[in-house]
Amino acid sequence: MRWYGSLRRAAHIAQVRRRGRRVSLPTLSAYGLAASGGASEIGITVSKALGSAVCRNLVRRRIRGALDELGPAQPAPARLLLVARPPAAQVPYRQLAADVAAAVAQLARR
RNA sequence: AAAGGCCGCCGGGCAGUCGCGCGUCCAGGGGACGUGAGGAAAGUCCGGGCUUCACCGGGCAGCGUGCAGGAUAACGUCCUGUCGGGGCAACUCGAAGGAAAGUGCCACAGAAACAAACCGCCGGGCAAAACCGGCAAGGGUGAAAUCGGGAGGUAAGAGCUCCCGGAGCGUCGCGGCGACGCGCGCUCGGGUAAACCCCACGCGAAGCAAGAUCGCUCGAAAGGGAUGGUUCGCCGUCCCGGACGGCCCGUCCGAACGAGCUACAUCGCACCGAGGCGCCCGGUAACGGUCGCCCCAGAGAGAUGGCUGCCGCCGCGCAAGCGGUACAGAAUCCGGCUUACAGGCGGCCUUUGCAC
RNA sequence: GCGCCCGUAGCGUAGCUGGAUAACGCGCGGCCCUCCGAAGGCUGAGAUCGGGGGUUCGAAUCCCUCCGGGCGUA
Repeated sequence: MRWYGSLRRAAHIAQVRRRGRRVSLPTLSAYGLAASGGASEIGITVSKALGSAVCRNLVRRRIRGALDELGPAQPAPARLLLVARPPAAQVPYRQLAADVAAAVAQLARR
């Protein structure tokens, strides 16, 4: 079982993007907002600027894989939005995973 | 053996670890089992299934197709042929109906671009010319100049005649279902229809965000005019109005629903189909048929995966090793077309060389 | 999904319908003018007409097919 759910509602995404704290790294931007309770919800955005559908799928799955590696030992539940930036398509997996971990950690520190 | 042609197929494998969607079963926050991208899922260039609207029929417009026969649910697709181009050949390519129905256009050059004669040639005239008549062989222009080459013929010439070749036409003959081929006869009349057009054939429109179901809200509930008859109940004719989602004719109607929300709901939609695989039969083939087996992705913005190791394949290198492993990601479903694609496999055929 | 549009000098456009000169403005280079610059005048360069194939004597234009970009709609 994953430690997070999927951030689906357009209204929630807009709220996180507008009011959430923001962290910028070379391969991705991240927005975070504390949630009242329950499990965390995370959304991943990969725009057309990253490349073809195959390429975008790979980036999205790698980000999800990196999140799985973080494990369930996460602090308070939150709503996160991870937006991949163009360099994410060129970089090896280890570097992308490091950025994902850093982004989540910085948002959690608050 | 080399070079080439055609057809079909694959397009990574194994293990570890962390995970996901759907289905079934067990089952109190989980677990077990099964299953889970492509040959192009792509581009959206065509054709259908399905759905709603229209539907009683005809015509026009519009769009598309364009050798013949066949295959198919259908097609602009496929197969087999015909004709024409390419190749020594296997084979391959072709929007391949009509220009003696009509209209338009053919720049510049050139006398002339479809109706004719500039330089010429010949005859008359004549000292020579002007001029009159005949001719279209030669020159020149051009992308293209009245079928090409040769001979006869003639004042000079001309399909005027003959031979070879080419093209078109025919109530013609033979072969073929047919396109067409061979023969005979006649004619020889520029090009362009991916210019308008003519001919033949096909097409109702929109699309799964189609549409259907449950619940709720709102709106509208239908006739009007003229005229004739009347037993004052009403009936007939004409006009206005409405429907026939391009227009017209013709037809029908004057009564019943229409719009929106819920809505990221449920169904459509994901087990049953123009379904897949295999054997056999018919057919040159596309394809069709009998029988057997199989059930085979699917949604709340979206699962089918991430990482590591080993192996395989390719390139570089003596080696250790290093680098690479294509094109590309389902969204209503099928049949095609087109485009992209590292590398590899199988079968048949052609030409040339060598050996026997 | 459906229905459309555009691609021409560095930039913005015309020419396309109906075939034969690729034109205009801004910008750029040089010269003149000025003490210098702006403005102005003269002059010059700069184009695979998005790529490929076809029709035609001839294609930016017509046809087919790819590529890139944009718009509308529910």
